[in-house]
Amino acid sequence: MTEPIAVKTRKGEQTRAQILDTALELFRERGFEETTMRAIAEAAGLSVGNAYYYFRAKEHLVQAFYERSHEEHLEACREILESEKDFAARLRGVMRKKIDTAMPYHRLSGVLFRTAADPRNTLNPFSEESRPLRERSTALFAEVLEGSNLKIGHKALRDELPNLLWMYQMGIVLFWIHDDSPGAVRTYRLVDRTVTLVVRLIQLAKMPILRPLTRTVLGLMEDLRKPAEELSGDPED
Amino acid sequence: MTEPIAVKTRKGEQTRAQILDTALELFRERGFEETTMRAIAEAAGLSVGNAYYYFRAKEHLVQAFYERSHEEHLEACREILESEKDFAARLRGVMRKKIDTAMPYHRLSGVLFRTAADPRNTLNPFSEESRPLRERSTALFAEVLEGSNLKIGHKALRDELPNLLWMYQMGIVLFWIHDDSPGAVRTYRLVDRTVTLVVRLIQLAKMPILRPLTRTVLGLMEDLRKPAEELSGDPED
DNA sequence: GTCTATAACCGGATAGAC
DNA sequence: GTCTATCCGGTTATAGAC
Repeated sequence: MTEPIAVKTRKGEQTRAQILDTALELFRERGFEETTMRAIAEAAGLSVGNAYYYFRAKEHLVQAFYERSHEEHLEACREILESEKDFAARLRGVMRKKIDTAMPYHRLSGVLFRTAADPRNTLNPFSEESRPLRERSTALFAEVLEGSNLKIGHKALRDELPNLLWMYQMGIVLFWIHDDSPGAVRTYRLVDRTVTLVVRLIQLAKMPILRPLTRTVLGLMEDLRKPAEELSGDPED
Repeated sequence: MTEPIAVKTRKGEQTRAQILDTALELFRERGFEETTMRAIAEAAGLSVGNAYYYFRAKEHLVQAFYERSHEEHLEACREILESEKDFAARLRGVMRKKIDTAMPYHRLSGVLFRTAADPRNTLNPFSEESRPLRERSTALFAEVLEGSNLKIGHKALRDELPNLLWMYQMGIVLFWIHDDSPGAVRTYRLVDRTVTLVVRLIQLAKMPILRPLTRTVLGLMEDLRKPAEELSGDPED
């Protein structure tokens, strides 16, 4: 937040940040739909056309917020990732921090997920355009794994696990968005319960009875990531 | 389609159907975003204001389509539900029919899911407004179970299973929406693979090692259905 | 070439007359 | 039930300013 990844401090970088700050403030106060681009522009002290020079569309403001939010999450996780070695504790800590940092934007976060299911929306989290952020988010889970005491023999599973954990996080966030309980206690409770389960599932994945399930899940993940053109013909597996 | 559930053939029922038919045709030809309400009204031979008299918003046309689509699905399932007794075969048949009947509306279906994650949108599939349709859809899965040879000792699981299967269907449809493979072969393949898994999972659910998982999943489903006010204080389980 | 502003467009939605 | 006229807000065209 204080230092963007690429510090292109051309003149306009400040203007850009100014617009984003103003927008987020208004979004948080009034909600996304209720905040007009005209209002954002006015509050930021510039014209609508100018706002559109920096953000191609209103929803791109949400995308930018999402990136910033990820940086905040990273920062909040640093301490636990440096000190804690137990996998379950690391995962639990990272997931709780996700909710902690996103909490001020509970309502706004719903907007993000609205686009998640639309395959033709370039802001959907599985799209090419979202790839950079998605990969950075996934890298966080790779770090949760790598710095932990957890050892996984199954190579395919080990490689896929960061992606699976990212999807797990998406599921939790989706639950949280629908969660109206005070302080989101239900979500925190869910995190605690499911982290234990995830750990147990990883350990169970190597058992013979669950091998077909493991195989299918891994194959499914591969399918999801593969562009349509690369569809292999094998109907088995 | 030929006979709606409640045949309120008041004067306007035909107009309503006329609008819906026209809209679906245009949606299929050009897509949802590309079809304007003005175009729908003109093609249906009436005014925009009149169209809004029957459908509160453009998205409600999609909701109406979804209801119709469910009726079609029911109809397509009748035969298999009457003849087949094996649970896996029933489930597989019902799932495949879902894709079969929805296929002409592949692009349009994406719009539906766009609202799925927005808790404040009354069209989201978990909302009160969607309850009637959701319950009818869930009832179909109850029928898949009841008419089958599958016996489940675990009462809580048995009661919850129709809801779980409905969510399973949602997952498959979400996959299908993103599936660009020719003829959606990938989705059909996924259905075949996962139906087997679902059956296996149901059988595994009673095993001691998986009991905590079963409990958590059932608890989660209960939580999801419960309104926020009814949140019980017990942090355990 | 980077930025900013104004005016207009377009389409979803509503008000209110008939 | 149906229409016309209008609103409203996201978005764009375009013309200039630095």
